[in-house]
Amino acid sequence: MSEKVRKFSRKREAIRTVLANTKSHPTAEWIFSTLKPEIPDLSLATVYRNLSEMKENGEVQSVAFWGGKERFDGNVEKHSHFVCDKCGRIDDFDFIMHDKELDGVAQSHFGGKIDFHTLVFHGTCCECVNE
Amino acid sequence: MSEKVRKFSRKREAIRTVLANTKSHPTAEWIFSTLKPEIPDLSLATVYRNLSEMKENGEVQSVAFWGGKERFDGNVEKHSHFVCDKCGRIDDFDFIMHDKELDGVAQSHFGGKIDFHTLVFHGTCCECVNE
DNA sequence: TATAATAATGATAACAATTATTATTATTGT
DNA sequence: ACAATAATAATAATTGTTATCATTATTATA
Repeated sequence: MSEKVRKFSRKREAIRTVLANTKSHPTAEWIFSTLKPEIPDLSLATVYRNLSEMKENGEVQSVAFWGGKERFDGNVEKHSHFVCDKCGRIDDFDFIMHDKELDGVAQSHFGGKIDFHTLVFHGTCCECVNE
Repeated sequence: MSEKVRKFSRKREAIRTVLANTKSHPTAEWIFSTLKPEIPDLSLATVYRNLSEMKENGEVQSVAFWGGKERFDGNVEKHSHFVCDKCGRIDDFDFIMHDKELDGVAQSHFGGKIDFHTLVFHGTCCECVNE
């Protein structure tokens, strides 16, 4: 299997530029509508396609998103989680920590109001690691 | 407008029971297929409907999920974020913190392998707070 | 216990975000 | 210029979720 050789594309460059010039953590749709006036023949699919390639390449990351499915928890206490990126399982991850403190610390650095936080560790679970 | 009076429902109870007896942070679909053999006339819509009510009631929470749209970041460095739950904006949130340490601490409590974490604060941003 | 008010439901249509398909166009090495 | 193939537009398909609506179940009260 030969490596896929990457070719230049003006549209990919434009997407890169938008990402480099915004701090708004945009959606694919937002990037699309930002570029559309300037590049009228741009397709939304191109934006999605490029973003997902760029993510694989490590040029882009996405913010606390791991695949669009909502996962529920009968335990209403705020607590941290661990996601196994191999098998997809999600476990509670409650080694005792500054979990309560954290919001206080954050609040002291911030003009708005902090309500809570989510903390999710990613990696390989015990079972997947032995394989 | 009078308060909506909640009535008993066997199916809602069943969903509660499943949630109480699992630590797997299930999806709506998983809850549905778990209950389906036992309650053959259960509908997937009922599961979704009840879960979202229970979430409003604070009986259930969902794990690090805030609405299904992927948000991209051209900055590939791992860093924390703040989400305004009023206006939806997402900002970087990088007051200096044990961000690097954190994975190390987590690793020391864990048999698997920690790769990284996501830390997302929720609340009301400066602008929305003044209204 | 019958009844009336209305909450809960199943089935399914609608929807929104994303991914796959395919014929065409653009880039690049020769 | 040409051949190989990467990138694309347009759009169909897929997936997860929510809305609709006619029917059924629960509950308060007569």
